[in-house]
Amino acid sequence: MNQSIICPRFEKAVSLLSQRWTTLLIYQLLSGPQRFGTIQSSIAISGRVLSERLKDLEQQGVVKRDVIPETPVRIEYSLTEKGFSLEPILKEIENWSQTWVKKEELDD
Amino acid sequence: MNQSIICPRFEKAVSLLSQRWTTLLIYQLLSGPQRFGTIQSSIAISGRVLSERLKDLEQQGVVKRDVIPETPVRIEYSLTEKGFSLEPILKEIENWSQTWVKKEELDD
DNA sequence: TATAATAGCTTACATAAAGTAACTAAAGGA
DNA sequence: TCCTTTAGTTACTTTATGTAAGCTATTATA
Repeated sequence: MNQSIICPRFEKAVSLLSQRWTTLLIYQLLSGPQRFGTIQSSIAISGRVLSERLKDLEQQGVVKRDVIPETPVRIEYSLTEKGFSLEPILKEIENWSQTWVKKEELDD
Repeated sequence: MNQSIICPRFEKAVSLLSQRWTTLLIYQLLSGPQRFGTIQSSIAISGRVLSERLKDLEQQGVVKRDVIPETPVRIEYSLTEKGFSLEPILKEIENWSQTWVKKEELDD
């Protein structure tokens, strides 16, 4: 059978971006550092999964976690260079959506 | 709380692309029309989900299903114009992966 | 004619991922 | 001391996906 092997780097990138919420989460952080609660209220993700994703993305070097010793303590999540470098992909998706997603499909 | 509403078209596009297997499936079809079995053996998707995805993508106008009355009958899946228009997004992902995905992360 | 083979699914059941809601820990303030 | 807020975590439920067997149609083979 036609076993044209798919590039493993590409596959890895796809598996990153096709985890539920990951793309929206990164999109959200493109507008600047944000706290756990802010992210949670801007996309419909549950706390359980947000916490999981942030840890995961931190480990992959896409997101950075900063503890700011204010009072009360503040935790800020932001994109690393690797994280910001995803912007062109998101822009392409945005672009595509403007042309191809019709009003009628927006009832989810 | 910071409720900067995310564009619904963008959200829709993201939800399409972050369904498991969808991006790889489209990538695979970029190289031309293919049969059920061929797709199944080129990506690691199960028959159950492949069938589900194809129906879904067909309904969203991304994929076209053609019955070719040969002997035995042959069923070919291909991208529509809407499907092909996703190519720039996939190219960006491919690009990104070449720069940012390191050898060490490839052990999945 | 009966049996088998192949493609393209579908079905029933098992496992993994995500959602929900209640709870905890730490720190400050009333 | 008790209450509030933020940033989670935990236990449990629901949904998505994987696995493997089965089904239907068509042609090939014995």
